[in-house]
Amino acid sequence: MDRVVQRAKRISLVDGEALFQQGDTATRFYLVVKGHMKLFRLAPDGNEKVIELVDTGHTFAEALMFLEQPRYPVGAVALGDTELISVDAADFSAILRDSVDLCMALLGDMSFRLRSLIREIDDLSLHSATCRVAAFILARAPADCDDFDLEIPKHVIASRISVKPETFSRIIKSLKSRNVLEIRGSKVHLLDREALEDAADVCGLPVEAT
Amino acid sequence: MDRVVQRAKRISLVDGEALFQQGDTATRFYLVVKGHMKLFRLAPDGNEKVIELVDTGHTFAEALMFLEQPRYPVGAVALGDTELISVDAADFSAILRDSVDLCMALLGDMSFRLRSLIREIDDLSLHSATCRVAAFILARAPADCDDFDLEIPKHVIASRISVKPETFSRIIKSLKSRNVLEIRGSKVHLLDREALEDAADVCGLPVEAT
DNA sequence: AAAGCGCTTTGATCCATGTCAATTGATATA
DNA sequence: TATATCAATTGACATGGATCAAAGCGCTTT
Repeated sequence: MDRVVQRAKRISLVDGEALFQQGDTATRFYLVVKGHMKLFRLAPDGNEKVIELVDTGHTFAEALMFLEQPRYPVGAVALGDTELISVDAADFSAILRDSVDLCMALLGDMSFRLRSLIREIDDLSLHSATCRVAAFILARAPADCDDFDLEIPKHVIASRISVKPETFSRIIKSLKSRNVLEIRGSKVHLLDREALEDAADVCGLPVEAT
Repeated sequence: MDRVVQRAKRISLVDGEALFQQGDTATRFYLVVKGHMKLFRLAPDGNEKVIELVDTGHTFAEALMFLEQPRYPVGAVALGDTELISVDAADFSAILRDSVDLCMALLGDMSFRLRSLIREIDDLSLHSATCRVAAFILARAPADCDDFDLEIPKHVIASRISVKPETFSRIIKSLKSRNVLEIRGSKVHLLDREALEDAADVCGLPVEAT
C-alpha cells in the first residue's frame, strides 16, 4: 500500500484541459479531489456524447485495469480547474492480489456501475427527453434544499442526457412556464418538487425497482 | 468447488417461460447450456426493451451478486426451449474468497461488460437506426460465411436495438433493395458485406459536401 | 465603454421514427 | 379444410427532436 501511495501522482488541470483521449492505453486510474471531470465518447463526425460527469470525491477508469489490452473507451477533460490523484494500475493490481476483501469491494463497485449503465440504457430507449431532463435535475438537487447550483455548463448537461442544447433550453422553458422551477444562470430554484418527480417518471419506473 | 457443483441446479425452460422478473431478489446466476435467454427492462406502460440476448455458452446475472441488496435489474425469459445451469451466489462467493485469480478473472469479465454497455450507449445516442441494424446483423454473421440464421424472432431483435418492428422491417427492405443482403424468414444471405459495414459505421454522418 | 467571444435562448423548418391500422403469411388447432 | 393466433410487412399519418439561423446575454479584454 505504501508503494501505491508513494507512486501515486497529484495532477492539476485547468478548465477544458484533457487528461486522456479515447483509445489511449490505460495504465492508471483516478480520484477527483477538486472540480469535475467529463468523460465522453467521440463519434467520427466530431459529435460527442458525455457518458459520465465525475464529481469531487469519486473515482473513474478503475474498471479498465482488468482488460487484456486496456484502452480508455472514453476521453476525459476537466470541467473547471480540477485536481486529481492518479494511481498506477499495476501497483493497485498487486495490492488486490493480497486482499480478497478489496477485490470484493471493487467487484461491488463495478456491479454498481454496471447497474447504472443499464439504467442509462433504459432511460435512453424508454424515456422521453423531458423525463431525462427532470430526472437529471432531481438527481442534482440536495434532498433538503430547493436552491442549488448546476456547477456545469448547460450544453454539457445536455450532452450528458443525450439532448441537443436547444432542446434542453426549450424543456427548461416549459418547466418554468408550468411553475415547476426557476433558473437564473446556473442557479436552480425548485418550486414544485413533486411536479418535477412526476415529469421524471411519467414514463419511468419506481426507483425501488432496480 | 465441489459444493458449488453439488448445489448447482439444472433448469429447463420452454419457449417464452420466465426465469425471473425484474426486481426479484438475486441469489443465483446462470449459464446457458442450450437455447437463448432474453434479458429485458420493462416500462410501466408495458413497453419492453431487450437489454441483452444471451447465447448458448454464456453466463448472465453473475455481476449482481456483489450488491448489498441484490435484485435483478432486468427480467429473463427463454427464447425457444432452453437449458440452464444455475449456481448459488453465496456458494460461488465463498469460492472467490479462496481464489484471487478467479476474482481477477471475474473483474475482467465485468470490465468487459462495462465496456460493452458503454458501446451500447454511444450506439443509441450517436448512431441512427440503420446503423444499428447493420451493426447487429454484422455481429451475428460468421466471419467466414455469408449464409446464416438469425435464430431469434425479428421483433425481439428490433427491441434489442431499440427500434420498432415496423422500422426494422423497413430498414431491412431498404437494404434488400440496395442489394446488400437477402432475407427469407430468418435465413440471411449477405450479398455485399462491405456495403453493410459502411452502413454500420458511416451512417449518420453528414454527406461530405464537396 | 466598446468590442469580442462563448454560451444560451428563440424561431422556423425538416426529417427519421413512432403510431395506427390493415393485409399477408406462417403455424398451430379444431 | 376451416379457423384462430401471432409474426411480419406495408401504407398513411403524426410528432418529438434535430437542424439551421439569428439574436440576446454575460463575460473578459482592450
